[in-house]
Amino acid sequence: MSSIPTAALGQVADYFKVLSELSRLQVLCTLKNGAKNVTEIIHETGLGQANVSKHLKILTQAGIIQRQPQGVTVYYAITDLIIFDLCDLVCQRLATQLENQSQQLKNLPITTNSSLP
Amino acid sequence: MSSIPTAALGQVADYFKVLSELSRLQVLCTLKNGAKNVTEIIHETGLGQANVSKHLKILTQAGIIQRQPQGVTVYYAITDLIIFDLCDLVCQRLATQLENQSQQLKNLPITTNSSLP
DNA sequence: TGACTATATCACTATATGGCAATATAATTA
DNA sequence: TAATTATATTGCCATATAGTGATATAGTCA
Repeated sequence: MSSIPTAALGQVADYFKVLSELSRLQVLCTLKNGAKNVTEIIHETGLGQANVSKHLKILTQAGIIQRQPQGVTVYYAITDLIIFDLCDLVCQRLATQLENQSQQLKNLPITTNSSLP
Repeated sequence: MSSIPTAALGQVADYFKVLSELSRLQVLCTLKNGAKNVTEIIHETGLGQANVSKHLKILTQAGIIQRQPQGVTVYYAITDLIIFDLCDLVCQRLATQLENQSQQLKNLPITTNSSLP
């Protein structure tokens, strides 16, 4: 992020865009503990078949997962392990944010409303 | 990312969505070396005024930047330093991806097209 | 070959949103 | 107060895309 040219920044934005959909994150969570075929992913996520297929294509094109055909079925596996680091960072971030908010709630001077006229 | 409930996953997706726009990343880059007011951000990014104002609001609501009014002008500063870690991870990721691609190009058996009939 | 299953693609709708022009609001100065 | 500057907001349009149903494609087995 230190003086990145605009073109490269665009690629970073595109990468984040792939990860910015709940359905795709659900698919990735499904694959966290190993490769799964499309039918399994459909059942575990509860998403529609066409929908899952579309998301798998997007994730594959982004290089985040890998397509592994085995006969009639097609397995997908995560190839890009940094997504776990990314998600962990964001989760950690959201957690501290929630903590701060609850702290602020605790510090609200409700009993001593000295700011009122 | 280890067995995150769907609701929390949605927040992660939302966070990535904020970072998935080139214009917003440009704004963040502008703020990397310290707080700037809106006019400065407009000039440095080349974006429209209403547009920048809208993006600043989104980034503020996401808790990534902070609003600091000073008289007529309003300064914005980055409060959420993890975005640099996130972007660095993605950049690093994209770099290795490019490297792999160029390696694959080098290894293409162009002269010995043995797969042709 | 024909039936069946698994996956991919197409066509379509509904929704979200980036960008822009115009307007509103607020602080400053004359 | 009027004029000016800085920022925010609103309304609108164009575009992108998630989701869905229908269809296409491909592998498998009888």
